Order: sequence, then structure tokens, then C-alpha cells
Amino acid sequence: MDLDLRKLRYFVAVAEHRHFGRAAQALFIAQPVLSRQIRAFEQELGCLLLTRTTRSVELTAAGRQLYDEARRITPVVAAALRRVQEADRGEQRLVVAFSPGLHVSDAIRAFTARHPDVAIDVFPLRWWEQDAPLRDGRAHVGFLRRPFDDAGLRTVPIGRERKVACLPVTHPLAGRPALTTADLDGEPVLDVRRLRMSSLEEKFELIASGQGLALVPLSVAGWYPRPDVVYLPVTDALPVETCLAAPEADGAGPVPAFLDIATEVLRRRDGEGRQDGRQRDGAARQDGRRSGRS
Amino acid sequence: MDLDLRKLRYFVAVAEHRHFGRAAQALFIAQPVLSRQIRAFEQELGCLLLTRTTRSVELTAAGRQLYDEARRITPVVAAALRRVQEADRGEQRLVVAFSPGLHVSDAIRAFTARHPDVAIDVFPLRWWEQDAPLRDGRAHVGFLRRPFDDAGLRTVPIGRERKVACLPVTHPLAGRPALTTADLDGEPVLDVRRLRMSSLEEKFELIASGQGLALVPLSVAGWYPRPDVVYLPVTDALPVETCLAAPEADGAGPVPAFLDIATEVLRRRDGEGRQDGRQRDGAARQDGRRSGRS
DNA sequence: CAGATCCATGCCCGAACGGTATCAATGGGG
DNA sequence: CCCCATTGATACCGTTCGGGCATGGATCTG
Repeated sequence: MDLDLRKLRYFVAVAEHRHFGRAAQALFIAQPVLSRQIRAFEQELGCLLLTRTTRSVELTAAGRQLYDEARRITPVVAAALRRVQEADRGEQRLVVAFSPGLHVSDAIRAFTARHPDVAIDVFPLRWWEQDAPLRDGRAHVGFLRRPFDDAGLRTVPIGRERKVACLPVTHPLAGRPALTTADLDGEPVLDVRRLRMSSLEEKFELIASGQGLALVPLSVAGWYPRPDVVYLPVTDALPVETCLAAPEADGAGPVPAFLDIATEVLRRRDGEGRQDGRQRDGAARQDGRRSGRS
Repeated sequence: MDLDLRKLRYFVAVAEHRHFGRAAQALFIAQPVLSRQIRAFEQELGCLLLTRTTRSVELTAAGRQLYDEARRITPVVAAALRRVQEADRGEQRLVVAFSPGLHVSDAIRAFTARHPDVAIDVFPLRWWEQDAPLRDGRAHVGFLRRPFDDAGLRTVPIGRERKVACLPVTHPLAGRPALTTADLDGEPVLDVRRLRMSSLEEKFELIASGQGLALVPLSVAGWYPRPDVVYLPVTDALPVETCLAAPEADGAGPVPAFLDIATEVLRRRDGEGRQDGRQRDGAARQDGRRSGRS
């Protein structure tokens, strides 16, 4: 039922040595033990990992895959243990997740200035991830874009981003300087959340190939400058709200302090007119026209 | 020595139930077994995970961290096992890594069109990662930027990107339309590879605050539009070469086919004048000036 | 103060792990 | 062509570890 990491380590040794005897020697165990462990491991997994003759040991397809996975998993587990022991020694840690395009460095810098003892990990979210990493413990605080599920989260609005429409250059509307939602009536709008595309780039591919168009936050569009897609502001579209969010349960630890400091920093920045999305309106229009011409 | 995933599962159950008896019931084992396993686990890790009184069970700092880590690790391991068994059933898989800003979707689409049976994972590289994930098995092919270590890799050049200089708006050179390397003599250039900053954003923070300037590939600069940083093309800087790379050892499986198809696709795109970096020269200059004015 | 609740401890059994001795198959050298 | 070295598999054995049951000790409740 559980993957046995000891057996995995044994398997990695055999995979690397391609030789039971030498692998056993490297592992400081006897060779027959290794043979038996590997065989048991294969039985647990339900698939052969090695093709053995008395003269050579080779990996099967499953074995190659397992070997790759092992090299991925091993350092992950080791790092996890290290962090646990750091936590035990009193070191604090905060994982800050952020949606693509949102700026977190101001808040992090302000926080570390006042809490130099707290280690910060940044956790770049995939475009379709929002609140899930906050709920399952992969992150403690998040810079997210609405909509997402508020339940059980403490949220602080930190700004608004204009939406832009992404059209293929060949689209009749592509020459316009700007659009309104009325212009988009009847257009095939690709729903970002329905289609589970593996990356936003795929979505832009769909748009470029004329499969439809999409509304995305301004800063996301800025990340995918393409000659075959035009980005046009939609003047009357409701802006996308960006939020700070953290699980309500995290009342202790560095999370509340981070929320306070980040809110303060972002509010100040907003006051100076430097908030994300508002500042770069003109930029987007330029991007759109420029791409449209090329 | 090895983390015991069974004990980890037991710990998660106790952490979630905050009650040994009910956790044991959920795990279908007897309560004393659970007590002993958790205690042994604590001893292995060398730190207390739970503070128990007879009336309540609470997590220590180390326990909270371990619980977070467990929720991260468990699905990773489960997914790994699933992929191994898929490989055993003959399903092929290819992990495609790419440096920030490089476009992979064209190549992937062309590949999946001809090999619909091969599952593709995309693996976004951190800015400081280059060839390492190819070597340790986290990825099979990569879209990388030079410089990186060629040893043991098969590489195919796929394009060139102009370098742009990143200056604070306050810098005397910020008003120029373009620079030459001579202009940068004596300027404090931040070495991306020396400083192990946790994100490129930090680097841009350093630049914005006047600590120095940097040369980055065009498309990377495009990802960090900031009002306080100016991006200027450096007309005589050597372009950054982008490459396809794969371990030489991967002679079998889908890797060679992917390299062939991707090379063909990118060559064709290059021929049409749509290659990364070259196309977007004008865009960068615009970006730079626009940021400089604001 | 008595009882209920809950985690810890002691003892037992079976399974799993590791070691030594040995077998069987394969490939190279005379 | 045969002999022997090499290598992985098997057999057997002692020890450790996981799990169950019975019970103890501590704490909260009525």
C-alpha cells in the first residue's frame, strides 16, 4: 500500500550499478538480500522493473520511469525532513504563493525587514490554481485573483486589474483600439476554468488558430506577447480583483504578521498610483496595437 | 535513515483527528500500535511532533511543518506510482522543460499530432535552472538558454535572443534609445548566476533600487514590466543562444522523435521570421521607452 | 470522590529484514 | 568443446519490527 522508500533506494542502487553484487556492496548489505528486496518490490508494484540475465541487468520501461521518479522524489523528501527539523529548532517558515503576474517582492521585502528570522519560500501558482494550495498546506499565504472559493480563508483585497480581450490578428475586431462587452456578444469565449489545458500557452494557441477568444487579466496578457494575437482592453468589463488570502486557521505563527505588513505595503503602493493593472493600461493598448500590426 | 511513509500516514491521521483512538480506528489498527509508531517516528526524526495530555493532542511546530510536508509529499508519491504503472502498461511519457519565456507549444503540438500516444508533461524551469533537471531525470528534453553545461547532452540550437540592459529609471543612461557594451563599461553589472536570489523579481528589485544593472534576454525582460526599470537594447551584445537539449543516453523512447520534430518546427518558424527574440526587437525598445517615461 | 475517557506500557505472535551457504545459468578461454 | 569464473536466485536461520490484547496511570466530569 505505501511506497517503501528503503526498497526504492535499493532499486535506485541496482538501476545505477546495473549489477546486483556491486549495488549490494554500495548499500552495505548482502547480495541475496538485495535480490529478494527487489523482487518483493516488483511484486508490490505489480510490474517488472528489471530484465536480468546472469550477465546483465537492464531497466524495463516501468523501471526507467521509476528511476526517474525516484530521482525526483528523493530530494523532495530529504528537503521536507530538513525543514521539519528546522521547524523543531524554532526556525519559522512561510510559503508565499502567487498567481502569475502578481508582484510579491515588495511585500516580502517589507516582511523580511521586520522578521528576518522567518524563511520565505515563494510558490509560483499555475494559472488554474488559486486557493487549493492554501487549503492543502502547500502554501500559507497567497496572492490570488478572483474568482476563487473564499470559504475558510481570510482575504484582503489588494487591487484590481483590467481585463483585456485576446483575439487572433485575423479577427474583424482586431483593428479596434478598444472593445466593450457588447462587441463580444455572440463571440466564442474560451472558458479558462472549464478547459483543463496544461498551460496558458495552449490557450493562446487556440486563440491564434481562430478557435475563439478569451478575456484575461492585463498582466497575464503581458506575459504572452505574440505576433498572432491582439490584446484589446474591454472598457466596460468588471476588473479582476486581486487578493491576499490565508487559511483562517493560521492564527498563530508568521501568517497574521505577513498579512498585516503586506496589506500596509500594498495599500501604500496603491495610494501612489503604482498598483498593478491600473498603471499599465496604456501599455496594454500599445501591446495590442503593436501586435496587431505585425 | 529513510523516511517511513507508513509512519507518515499514521502521523497524518493523528494530526487530523487530534485523537489517537479515533485515528487508529480510521487506520484500522489498534490504538496502542499507533501510540508506539508515533513515538518511534518522533525518535527517528529526533524531535517531538505532538504535545499530548490525556485530554488533548496538539501539534508542535515541527509537527505542523511535517503535516504540511506530508500533504505535499503524499500526492507526489501517488502520482509517481501511477506513472510507473502507466509506463508498465506501455504508455509513454515525455517531460519537456523550458526556460522562462521560451515557447514550447508549437513543438509540443507538432509532436502530439504525430505521436498522440505519448503523454507530455511541461516542466517550467526556474530562472537559475538550466541543464540540471535534464541530468537528474526530472525532465527528458529542455528548451534552454546558453550558457549551460553541454557535457553528456545532445543540443540543437533553435534561435537567438537579443540581450537588453535593465537600468533604474533614475540612471543617467535611461533616456537613451539604445546602448552599446561600451556604455556599460564601469557599470556595476549584477551577475545572475553568482547571486542566488530566490527569484528574478528580487534581481529587478536590486536594479530598481540602484544597486546595479543587468543584462537579460529580451523575453525575460518582457515578463517583468515595471515602471521603475528601463529596458534598453544593447546593440552590440552577443545574442543569447536558445537550445533544445536532451541527455545523450536517451537514445530510445520518444526523445529522439521529439528532437527531430521540434527542430523541424522551429527551423520552419525561424524561416518565416517568427523566431523568438528576433521578431520582438521593436517591442522591447518600446517597452523600455514606455517604462522610462512613466 | 468515583467513573469515564484517553494515551502509554508490557507482553505475545507472526511477518519482514538481513546474513551465510549454496545452486543454476551464462559466457569466455584454453 | 569443455571447464571454470561470474552472477543472480534460492534455502535456511536468527533478529527486528509491526500489530494485537490486556492493563496501567493521568485527567476531566459529575
